[in-house]
Amino acid sequence: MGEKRTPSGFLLKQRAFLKLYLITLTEQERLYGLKLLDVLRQEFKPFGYRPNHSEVYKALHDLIEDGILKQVKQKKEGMKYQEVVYYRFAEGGQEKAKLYKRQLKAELDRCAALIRKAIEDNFG
Amino acid sequence: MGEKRTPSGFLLKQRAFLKLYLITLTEQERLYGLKLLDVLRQEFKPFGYRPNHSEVYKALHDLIEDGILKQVKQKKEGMKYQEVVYYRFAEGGQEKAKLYKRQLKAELDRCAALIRKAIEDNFG
DNA sequence: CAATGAACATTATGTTCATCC
DNA sequence: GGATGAACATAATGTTCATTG
Repeated sequence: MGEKRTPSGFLLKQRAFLKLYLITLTEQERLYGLKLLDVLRQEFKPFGYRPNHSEVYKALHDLIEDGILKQVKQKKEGMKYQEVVYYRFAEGGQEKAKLYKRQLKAELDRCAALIRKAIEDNFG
Repeated sequence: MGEKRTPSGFLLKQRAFLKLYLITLTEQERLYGLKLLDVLRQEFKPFGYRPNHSEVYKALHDLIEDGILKQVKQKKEGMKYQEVVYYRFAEGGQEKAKLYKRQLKAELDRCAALIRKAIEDNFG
């Protein structure tokens, strides 16, 4: 009967990666779930990475639980009836977002270094 | 009732990463499981990555199934009775290893680019 | 049918147990 | 106790289904 698991500290998880992007996108434009998915897929297409809709929704829900984002249900542009869920920063969310991004920056740097090392060690 | 899963193409998996290192280490020195684990932990310690013994064994077993490595059971240096499992290339394994490494090189480059992009997009 | 979300399924990986010198 | 491996358990994430407008 297992207890909590301690991560081995390999590369960062997809969820965290998406949360980072979703914060940054929220700083920039007002978008809703599936649109965010579209944008991300476009961005990552040249890199062979195609996130799925569930991961994006879970990342968004995570950010809400973290107190970083909040939902704003609104009629879709132009549409009369289609209501979609936009996101903006929660009260105090900006600060928490800044903190999260700082952590992720360190994490990305770490991963970059690990990968660089692997390239050197195995192909240098 | 789920079918096969298609990977989203995010970062490379720990297993593949370890297999790459185990091939390279096999090219260099003759080591057995737990020693390989030691070496890897030492290497990655500064990067906050600490693989566990099961992952290393599974990676080695994978490489055997791939026809890349084979086991050589031998008495441990100096020890009279302690028998350990060393690894060397299987027949034709060198070629397959070369192929695998080529794939992993591409994969590592892709991951490096993805991470670099994330740093630019979110902190640039 | 687009959008959201939950339920469900599987894979990746971490932890514990068994066995053998 | 070191070494190997399998069994077991959980976490991460992909796929399908339900609901709503």
